[in-house]
Amino acid sequence: MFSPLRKQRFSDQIAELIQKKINDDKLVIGTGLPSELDMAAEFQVSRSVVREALRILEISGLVYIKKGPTGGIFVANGFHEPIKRSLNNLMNSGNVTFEHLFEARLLIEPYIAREAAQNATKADLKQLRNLFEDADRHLDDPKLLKQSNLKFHLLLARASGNPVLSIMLESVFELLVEQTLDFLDLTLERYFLNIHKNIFEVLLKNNPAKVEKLIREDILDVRNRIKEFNIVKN
Amino acid sequence: MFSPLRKQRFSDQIAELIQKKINDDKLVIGTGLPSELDMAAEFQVSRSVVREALRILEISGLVYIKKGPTGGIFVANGFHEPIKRSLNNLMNSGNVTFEHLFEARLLIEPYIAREAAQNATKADLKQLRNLFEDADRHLDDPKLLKQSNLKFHLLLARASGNPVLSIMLESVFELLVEQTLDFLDLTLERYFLNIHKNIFEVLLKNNPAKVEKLIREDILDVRNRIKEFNIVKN
DNA sequence: ATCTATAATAAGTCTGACCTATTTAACGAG
DNA sequence: CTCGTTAAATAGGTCAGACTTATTATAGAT
Repeated sequence: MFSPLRKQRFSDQIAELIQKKINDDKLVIGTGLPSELDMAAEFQVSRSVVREALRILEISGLVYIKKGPTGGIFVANGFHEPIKRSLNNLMNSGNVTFEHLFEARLLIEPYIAREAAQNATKADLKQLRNLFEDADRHLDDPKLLKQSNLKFHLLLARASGNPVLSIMLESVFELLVEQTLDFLDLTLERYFLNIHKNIFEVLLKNNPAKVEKLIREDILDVRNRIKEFNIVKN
Repeated sequence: MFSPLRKQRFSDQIAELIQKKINDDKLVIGTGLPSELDMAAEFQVSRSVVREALRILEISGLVYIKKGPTGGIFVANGFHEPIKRSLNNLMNSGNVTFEHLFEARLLIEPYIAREAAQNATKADLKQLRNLFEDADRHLDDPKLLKQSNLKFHLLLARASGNPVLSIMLESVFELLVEQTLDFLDLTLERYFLNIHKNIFEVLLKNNPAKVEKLIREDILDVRNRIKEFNIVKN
């Protein structure tokens, strides 16, 4: 019920201050922040404190760090990285299986696809169209096709209009991809591309229910293939 | 497609090593790890490097730190904390609203409740029973009743058998609670307690579909009350 | 004009000192 | 003998300053 209220370290407080600065000033991704030394001077703390704060912000996906001149601390937007890492930790600790991830995907993605079919903005549609045009230009490159097939799912998620569900799906999805051995098959990727194109057509025809159904079938299809070929890592 | 492959800091590597140690040795929560100084000596790096690694592990919910003698570094299990924090960051950055969180909850929790009705183990049922017995002993304490009403949802989630969905729901749920002003009303909490008891009865009668329906109604009920009284923070 | 040292920058690491919170144990008062 | 006070010990928290390393820009050489 009550919050912890323990005396915080300087590093925690400074991480919070930097984060607040990013939020309040609505700093855009890539914006440079003062260097470690400057921050230490501004906050009147030692450099080590600032560095510990930066480790916190970095692992939270809020900043990224570059060395050298033109280097420094920059605003990032890795909001979904911590979620992925946390799920990954759960897998490593043996509490989560492949099936758990697929079950989550099967719950969230069809719903999200339906929402996308209803809420997609012109910009979302354009991104999807560009994706397919790009893919058509590389029909012989299994790697690029695979990349585009993966991206289709992410773009669809973002088109849903709910960043919470979109981020959760992204985390689960990327983890599933990482946990699957990276095998390439041109025929297979073309097959998926066509399925995705078809889903896109149905989406354009304002048929959310059918989009939901098709996405569910697509996911089940992938799951069965993975099971069949046993291409799960470990 | 390809992973970053950049040369990692010592702190990153050491955070990974400690994490691997925790996983491989299946260290139980609360297990003590060597002190900062000992780790620095073992890894043959400076204390600052170890400390930065600890900030990473701490914010990831994998360890917690205590000062003084009997203090030190201990294994934690805050797998869902980073998710909550990440969603919280998204809210602070203005990209996520209260409605987004409720939408996620409305998608996940009814499904999870249905699964719980099908998969709950004896231990799960016992915990729920204990919860209600506890609540019955404090029917005049709105605070304790509220606490127990919140816990009901978390126990149900854990009974579903899918830690991925359970953790996601926990994060969303706790964030919703934190974002709602903490107002107490004895009559209201008793009302919810009875609803939860009823859901539990239906669950015991092996009626997953009805459990799903009742939970959905419960969530919608809460959402309407919150909207009505406008008790969202800010 | 292109390639190659070189200097400059900012993060990464190290050392050793000191500060502070917390717990245990010793001690003295009642 | 018990209780509360105090002191020592422990382990994390903070600091200052020096040095290392990766990266980029620039000046100089071919």
